[in-house]
Amino acid sequence: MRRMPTYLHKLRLMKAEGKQYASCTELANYVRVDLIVVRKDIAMTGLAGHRRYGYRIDDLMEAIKRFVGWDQRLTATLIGAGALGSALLGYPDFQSYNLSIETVFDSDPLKIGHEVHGHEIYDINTIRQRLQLAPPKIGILCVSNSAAQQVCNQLVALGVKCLWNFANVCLQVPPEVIVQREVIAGGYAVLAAKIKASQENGAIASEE
Amino acid sequence: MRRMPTYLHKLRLMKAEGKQYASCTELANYVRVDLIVVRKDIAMTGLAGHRRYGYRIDDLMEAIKRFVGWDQRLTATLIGAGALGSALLGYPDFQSYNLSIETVFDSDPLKIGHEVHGHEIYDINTIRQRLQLAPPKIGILCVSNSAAQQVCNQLVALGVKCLWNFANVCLQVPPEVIVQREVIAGGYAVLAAKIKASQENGAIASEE
DNA sequence: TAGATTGTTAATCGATTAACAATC
DNA sequence: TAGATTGTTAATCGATTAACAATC
Repeated sequence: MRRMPTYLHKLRLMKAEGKQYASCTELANYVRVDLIVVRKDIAMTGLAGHRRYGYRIDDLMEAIKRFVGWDQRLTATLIGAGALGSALLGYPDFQSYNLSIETVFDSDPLKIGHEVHGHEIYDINTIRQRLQLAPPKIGILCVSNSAAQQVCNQLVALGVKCLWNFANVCLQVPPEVIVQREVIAGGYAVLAAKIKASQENGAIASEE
Repeated sequence: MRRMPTYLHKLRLMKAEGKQYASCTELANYVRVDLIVVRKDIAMTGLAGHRRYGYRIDDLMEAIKRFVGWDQRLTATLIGAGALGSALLGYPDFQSYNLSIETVFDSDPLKIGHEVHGHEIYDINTIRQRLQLAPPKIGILCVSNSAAQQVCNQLVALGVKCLWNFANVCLQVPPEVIVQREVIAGGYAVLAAKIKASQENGAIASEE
């Protein structure tokens, strides 16, 4: 599942080069993964390819988007316009993933009223008034660890059912709420473990 | 592996509360994962617990750090002091993970010479001169997609053998170089797929 | 003894890998 | 025909889950 966006990314590059067809081999070489993995991943989307030519790039992009759930538009609010929040607001690909960040909130008076990447930053205290009539599908939390649970509670009270949490805490939520937690340190743990393994085994093939 | 940092995080919280022992049950409740998963994960570290009391928090933290490879200090240089790079520089936990970001480079004249979270930003053109005698273990790439491969080549030429790549490209590197790629969109793909699945299951449930 | 906990072994499941068939 | 590619089936492996034993 986590490989899908990378295929999509490569397919966009290939399309920009004017290509019409993509083969598993090309994708595999780029992603640095075994040929067979790509074939299996594509098979999961249910798309049929053309032997000898590969897959039509447009069809494959559509199929991947459908499989991942990016064919439906999702609305979001982003809480916390610090460095990480700003980085997300500047991320150019969300649009093509059909994610629309419609509002941005922060508690810092120095930030409120200013714009970041075209998004005006609202006062967190106005969140209820602004969102209660039409709560967004997703809440993106880029706040401090200490504020995360409280902000989470506010969002859940407003009817937000999906959270994308970048704070380093495990949010306690009702069972029907979906939480996707991003752990920066998780990637570093994987890297450190790879380094340790390579020291012990000498050179080994890189693995996830 | 990716769960380990979260356990560590909870253990730190518990230690701050003055506790000495932690049980799998407590960790499982916090991480929202099955009891048995935690037990297996801890078993991987090789630490023996105390029946009825659980694990000594200090011992468990040590064991996890050793298992993940965070018992050895790793040096790093960070390239690209944009929003994402700044967010990483402000991340307070790297110190406790034994990751030491020693230098920061950027190409933007407006940033060079300034400080971010106590790190002076150097001109990317001086990287060779500054790092060639003692290259860091890890290069952290927070640059644009278009610059990533070129910066990567520079780092590899300097002898950097491990890369933590936040740019949305697959770096082409010699086989002995370890790359850990972070894909922001990957987390969003997982979230979107969860949402899609819940809608389908919800529809099935409501038909009954 | 009862209860809470870790420890261990076996079963299950899903993802990965391998081998080969089909086809343009 | 030869070669490149997708498609399919089986084997393998590792992670997860389940069940129960041991022990304080």
